[in-house]
Amino acid sequence: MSEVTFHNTLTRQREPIEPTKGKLVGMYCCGPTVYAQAHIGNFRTFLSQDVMRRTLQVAGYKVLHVRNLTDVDDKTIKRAFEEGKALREVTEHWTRVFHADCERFNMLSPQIEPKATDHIQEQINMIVALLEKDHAYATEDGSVYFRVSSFDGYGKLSRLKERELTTTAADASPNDSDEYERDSMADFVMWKSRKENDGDVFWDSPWGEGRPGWHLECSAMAMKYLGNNLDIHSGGEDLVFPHHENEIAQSECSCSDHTQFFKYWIHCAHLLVEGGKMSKSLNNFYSVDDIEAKGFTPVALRYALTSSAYRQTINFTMDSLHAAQSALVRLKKFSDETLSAAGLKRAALLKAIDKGKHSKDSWGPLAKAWQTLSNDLNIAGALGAIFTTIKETKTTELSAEAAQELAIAYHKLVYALGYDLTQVVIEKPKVEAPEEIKALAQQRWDAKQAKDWAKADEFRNELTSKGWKILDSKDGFEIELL
RNA sequence: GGCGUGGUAGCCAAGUGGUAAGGCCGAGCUCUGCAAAAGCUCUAUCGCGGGUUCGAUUCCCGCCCACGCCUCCA
Repeated sequence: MSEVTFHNTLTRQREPIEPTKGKLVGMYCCGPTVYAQAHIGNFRTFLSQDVMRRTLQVAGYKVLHVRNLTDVDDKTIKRAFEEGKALREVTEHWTRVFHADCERFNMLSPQIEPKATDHIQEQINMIVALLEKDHAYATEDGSVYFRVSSFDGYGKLSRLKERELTTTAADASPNDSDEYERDSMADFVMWKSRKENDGDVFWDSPWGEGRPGWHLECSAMAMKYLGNNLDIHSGGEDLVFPHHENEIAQSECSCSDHTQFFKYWIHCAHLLVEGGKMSKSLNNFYSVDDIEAKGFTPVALRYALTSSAYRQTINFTMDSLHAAQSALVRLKKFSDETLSAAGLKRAALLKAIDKGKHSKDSWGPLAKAWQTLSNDLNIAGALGAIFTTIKETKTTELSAEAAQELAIAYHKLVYALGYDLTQVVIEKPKVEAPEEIKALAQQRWDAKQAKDWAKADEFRNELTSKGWKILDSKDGFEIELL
């Protein structure tokens, strides 16, 4: 098993991953809120987590991946109300869309994908435990808050002591009933009492009807499914505070022994679009569909979203998609070359890698690429090393043994990076040319055979002006759309 | 105000105390009658000013610039 390191937000250091138990890594990712199609910014994070998981697998670990679905919150309720539909109907629709998008991106599915609404009882149980230990208090309207001052560790992730309250308190709206009953502005809500605009979205609880607060679901579900494997917890950088800070507070206080709630906290930076923040008003709020409509494949988008450091803000541009597309063609070609030199089939090889069959095989000339990738997921560096190897390797001159080693090592990297190379089109799709064009092309060919270059060029120009191009080969020609 | 990140070639982007990977684009060459494809080659002294050092883009200090979080947000 080779070493994999990640930057841990908790310690601000790059650390080798050492699972709590054996070689099973528990990995919890904060998933989507299913009220609309996820945008490319969401996917930048989910894709980074996918590469994280794949890299761990290639390194020889087993990964138990849990990613929740937030299917009750202000936004989902609002959406359901606007559409006059049941909450569940809305969230189930967007969940299906999310899954379809994930598949297009060639993302591995989490083994467990729990929904907030399926774990109301677990969340209530946590609140009960926290109330008993005086880490929480109920207010008169039937809401329950976490008492931040009761937890010394509060702020250890985000490095904020208690929140800077002087400014925020002044800004806080006194009319917001969620706010004014709190003992301290720093306290956060775990149970929200039922409000008028919640419609029929509420559950019974010891404090009356209401619904869980946002931070609680992740705590409850992570503890339920990964209680013994609290290794990696990951999400977007915006979640460091307050979401993850609050998760830690609730979770650690709810355990009798204050068990550490996850060892490794990994956060992905956001992305900019064409230099600016993504926003609906700027019309740069893209989904996978939008990018595909512009003629790019999901794998090109995947490449563009993951080819630089995950902890670094990236600027997503159409240029980066073009670059991705070209780079992928080279990766695909080399994949084809190594496979044919080794006499292996891509699908079968990737499947074997997925099952961990080649985890001990040697990296050969790609050792540097792997070492770079497994060092805090330096994808850009790994790609650099891969392209260098591609440039330096003549697959036709390899021995059968070396070809096999190379093909396996190369595809382990392809697997870790998660590129679905079958989506990469090397040859333009053939389009049947109309008779008129075919005739012109034939005339050009005849002129060429007669070595009447001037005439041949005339025909070529005419074809070009009509939007077609001719590709000559030794003993024939092909017609393609320009 | 508090916490944090970054400034490397036309664009994107790794990395290192000893004069800088890679990708895209562009240019040139080879090959083709031409073209396409392919292959080869070429393009930076690392924001600015100091300091430490035999030597810094890489360490330290100051400055400038850009950006993020502190409120729902991947």
